[in-house]
Amino acid sequence: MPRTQRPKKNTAVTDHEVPTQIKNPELVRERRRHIIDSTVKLFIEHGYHKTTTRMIAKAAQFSIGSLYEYVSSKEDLLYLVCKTIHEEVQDAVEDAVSGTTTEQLTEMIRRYFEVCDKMSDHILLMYQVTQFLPAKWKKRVLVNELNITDIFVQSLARLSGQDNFPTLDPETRDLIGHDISVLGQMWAFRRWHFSKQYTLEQYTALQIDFILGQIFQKK
Amino acid sequence: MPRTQRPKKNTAVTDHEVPTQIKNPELVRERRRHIIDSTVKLFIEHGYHKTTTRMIAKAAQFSIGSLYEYVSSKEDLLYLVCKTIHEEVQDAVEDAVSGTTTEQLTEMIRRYFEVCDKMSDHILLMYQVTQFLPAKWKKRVLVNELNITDIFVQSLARLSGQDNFPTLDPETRDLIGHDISVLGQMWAFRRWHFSKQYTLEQYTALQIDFILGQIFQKK
DNA sequence: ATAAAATGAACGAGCGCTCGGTCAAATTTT
DNA sequence: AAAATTTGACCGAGCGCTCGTTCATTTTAT
Repeated sequence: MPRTQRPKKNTAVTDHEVPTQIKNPELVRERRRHIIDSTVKLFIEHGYHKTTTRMIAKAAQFSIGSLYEYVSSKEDLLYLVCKTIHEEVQDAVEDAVSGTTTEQLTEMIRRYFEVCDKMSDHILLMYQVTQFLPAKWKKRVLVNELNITDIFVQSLARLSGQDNFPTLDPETRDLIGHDISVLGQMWAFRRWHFSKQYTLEQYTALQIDFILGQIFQKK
Repeated sequence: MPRTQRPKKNTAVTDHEVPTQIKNPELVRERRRHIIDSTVKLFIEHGYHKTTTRMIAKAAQFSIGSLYEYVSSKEDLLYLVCKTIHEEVQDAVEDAVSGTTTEQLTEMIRRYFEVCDKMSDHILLMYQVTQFLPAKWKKRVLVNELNITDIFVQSLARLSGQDNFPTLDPETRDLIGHDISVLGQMWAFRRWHFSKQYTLEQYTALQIDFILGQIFQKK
């Protein structure tokens, strides 16, 4: 990174889970975002192991030395990448949660499937890469995964028993939540095969049918 | 491998995709099976990258040199591992395919889910590891994955329109096949969470309900 | 005696990461 | 306001080490 004016100090909250040598927290946030962006691209293209720290530094226009001022290991970086991806998915789905009608459930699923489509590479990456995280962070990533599923589960809980929506016991809500989660990811994994037969919209419509079938057969 | 009697020559068919220095094909088959067994265990425990060829040699009781007589690279070995796992899953499911009644479809699903449970670690491994295969073999592994799905699709095709079984168009059969496939694997991926709430049997029963719902709502 | 198979020391490319040092900007002193 | 000092982001050669692979040699089988 070319030497730039040092930005004014600022009280921006920095990710304290991952240590850094740099004092200015604003700078850390900004540069890390940049580093993570570059890293995601490289990880998707080459995988975690074939991506060297030098490649990352180069792509982000840093010297390796500087890179290690912002991040204390390659594993740290991996964790930041995973976290960022999850946040992205979560945000995209979460702001589609609002209503308590069946239409809004299907809208949410539609949104989620769209995200799975747009972020196919990222979802694949997550599956491939979680294993390389140190135990402590692996756990956290798995919890994040559950949180996303939980958005659906919560939504089902809110709908359950309302209007003409069947009453679902917690276990069933949980299962359906996971089914939604995984059927979305399935599109990411097998898009290369599905897209021969369906568009994303058709796929989504069919799976929504099935999920609603699952719900309403319980009546 | 400790020096042992060399088995008599034999016309056993050897995997010619993966080259070897050893002349005796019988010996190759036998030793490779042994190497693969050891390797699978190590890959599951440590992952592909943290498992060194030396560890593999040691576990299989070979010298590092001998290992390379039977296998020409670590990647080769990985391919053999993937292939073996797929064969195992396929065999287990395939011999449950015979009938043309709904009961036999559910029996097949039950069998498949059982395999997914028993082979959870293997299924996880496959997902993590496919990426490291050279392109040529990656493709072959993906095709194998489709073949397993296809067992279900074929079975649905046979049932379609029979007795009180609804007529399903090819696209729907394909989709349901994939759903079965993936919902089984989901148990492998999220067993650590599900098993708090369900036994495998309960999980299976619920998902079979779901899948049959999917089928019969089409009537 | 000859071929086949087994051996393991040696190789060297490549990796993550460190650390002594540089220099522009900010701060303090005069 | 000019000079002196301090700060901290930035740099990159190089260290220490790992790991997949090779091959000259030895051992075993025919």
